[in-house]
Amino acid sequence: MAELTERAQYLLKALTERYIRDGQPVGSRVLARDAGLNLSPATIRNVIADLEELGLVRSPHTSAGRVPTVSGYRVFVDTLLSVKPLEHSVVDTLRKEFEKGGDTRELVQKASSLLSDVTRLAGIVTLPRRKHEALQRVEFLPLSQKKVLAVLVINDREVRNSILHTARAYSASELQQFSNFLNAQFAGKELSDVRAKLLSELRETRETLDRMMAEALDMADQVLGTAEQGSDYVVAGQTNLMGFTEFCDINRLRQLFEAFNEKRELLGLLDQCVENEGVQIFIGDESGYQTLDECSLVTAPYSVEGKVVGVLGVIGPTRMAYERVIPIVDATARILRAALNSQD
Amino acid sequence: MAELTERAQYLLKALTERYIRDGQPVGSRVLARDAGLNLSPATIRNVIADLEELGLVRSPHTSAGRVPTVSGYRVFVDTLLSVKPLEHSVVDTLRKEFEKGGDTRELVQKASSLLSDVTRLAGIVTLPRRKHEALQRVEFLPLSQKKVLAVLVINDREVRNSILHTARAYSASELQQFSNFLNAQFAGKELSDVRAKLLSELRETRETLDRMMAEALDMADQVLGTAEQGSDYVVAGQTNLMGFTEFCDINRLRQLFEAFNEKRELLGLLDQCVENEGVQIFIGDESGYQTLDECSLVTAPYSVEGKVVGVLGVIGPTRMAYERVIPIVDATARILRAALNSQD
DNA sequence: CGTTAGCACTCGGTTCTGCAGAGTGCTAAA
DNA sequence: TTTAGCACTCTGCAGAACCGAGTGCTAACG
Repeated sequence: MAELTERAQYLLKALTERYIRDGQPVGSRVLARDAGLNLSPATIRNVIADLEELGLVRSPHTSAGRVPTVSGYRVFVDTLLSVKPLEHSVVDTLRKEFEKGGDTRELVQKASSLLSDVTRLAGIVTLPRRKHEALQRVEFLPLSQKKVLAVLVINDREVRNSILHTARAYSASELQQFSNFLNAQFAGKELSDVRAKLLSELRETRETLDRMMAEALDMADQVLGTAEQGSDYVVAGQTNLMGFTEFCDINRLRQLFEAFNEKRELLGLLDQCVENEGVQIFIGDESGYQTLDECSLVTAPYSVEGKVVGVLGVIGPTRMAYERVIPIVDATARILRAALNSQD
Repeated sequence: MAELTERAQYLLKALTERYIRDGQPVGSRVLARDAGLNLSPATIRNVIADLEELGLVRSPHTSAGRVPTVSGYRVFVDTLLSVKPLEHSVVDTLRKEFEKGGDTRELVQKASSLLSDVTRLAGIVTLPRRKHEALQRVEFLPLSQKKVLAVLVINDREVRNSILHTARAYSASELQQFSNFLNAQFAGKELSDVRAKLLSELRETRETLDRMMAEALDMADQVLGTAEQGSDYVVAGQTNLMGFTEFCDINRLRQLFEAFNEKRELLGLLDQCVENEGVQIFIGDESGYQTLDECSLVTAPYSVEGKVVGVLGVIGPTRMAYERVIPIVDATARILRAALNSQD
């Protein structure tokens, strides 16, 4: 691949930019006029023929212009792209929106819809998920007869609550004792460790017949059962995709939308991006998923307390304005990180 | 309208059913064969001409069959429809799903996706909202430096929590005192009343310079600010709508999907259904909203503790199998109500 | 040797035509 | 009141003709 002449590179770039701009196959004549090289269409044709041989462009049918292939886009993105600096106005809009604050879920939702608004594509943001979840404390509150509200505080900032249906009614002071006992035992420990320890304690305690402790442990076990949360993401602006001619086939569009709902496939893909730092791009079938055939995915991971906890990005047609989308995704990741970290 | 002959009614019914079945304009010949009346196509044409004069059917173009108009559907639904009894298997599926339980939001989500799965249309369910929200209790837990977790229990079953950023750090026992104080004052009162009372107390207390009480009230005020929740709904199975030929125009489809996201319009419409008890149907432009032009909406309210708190329903093309959808919506409303009420 | 002009060729898209099929409205007869 | 018959209208499809855009190749040019 490296043996592309400078001229060939330049023309590939011009062709791709042109195609991204107006979605029509690009012919030698427009390219001759457009590119500013003082060359005749015939000369251009020769160069383009080389590019075609290398598999970087192809023509949709015998006598149409050329269109970049996936490898063509790859080369374009990796070596030819001149990333646009972000307009200040955009950064400001993003910042301002995030300054209003909100809880984690709200922030993620906001990030997603901002991404989609600014890029006019579909935004996607995974909920933050940490490998290490330290239980900070548990609290039980009586709700009504045989119903107890359990509140779990995790990692200082996350709160999960669940309602337990108990075998008998408990008084407020009983529940207070439970909380105290459990907090003394488990506060600060890893959630997964807590679970394991719980089981062994439970067995042991049952033997000593300390009914109250056993009940407390039982309750804690129930809570943890509901607290383990799977990974998930938030999509916004799906409808933006409906404007693109490449999705005029309603069935393809339907498949795509169903993939958004399914979540499994996309989660797998997004998980791959956690590893990598910085903006990462999947073009067309590079993702390996049939459904994303004509799509590209531009992602960036975001972190809390120095550790990557999630990924955000944008999904659109392969023919998207990468030089604009890339810095936006990058900036949003940074701003979301800032917003999540300043939640103290 | 009432002066429709029995024959005319019968033919309108047959025509509508046929059209619902296969989406093609229905001609006099098929109708003659299909309806089982021993009449020639010519006779049928005469009757159909009357129906057209009354505005109950129309032909999309000069020499096509006929299609029901909105008024035609109305008459069909109101007076001609023979509602299918629900298959037991469907009811069982619904019941089983709901038996697994979950919190309010999960149940609503489940109802929505069940509706869409069973009807193969889009399901929509509003989150329950009560006019009267009684504060059962407040609890404050220290989270970290200057961060306090507030937990509000409302109406025995609903829990909302929010994180407060405070001016100084509070100890657990201080917060406990706050809770006790506030619970003693306000438990069992209406949320809106609490807010009003809070303000007057705040003023009064500042005068007596009881700093602690003032701080407690201040905190409560912050919590209530975030606790008022607007009405909202959950949609599922939007992609089901993409199969229908009436939505082949991608722009119309887009408008529809955007209306789902906007929420404002649809909420207005759904609110109207709260008043009415039992299944209610909006056909085509009866809703008054341009976006729902080719759509019908079948809804039923659901209640908790004897009071209507939300609406659920199904959105699809006007050409939907009403006789199947209506009992499904009805049953789902009953089952959701049962599930929500048994949450004790 | 790189570049260019010229030319034949290919293919998609549009427009026009003709034709078959479906359905109607009207009239006159049973 | 019902029916048969007939002329008429409109859609959808297939085929033909045509235009325009673009290519590949070859031969000439500097």
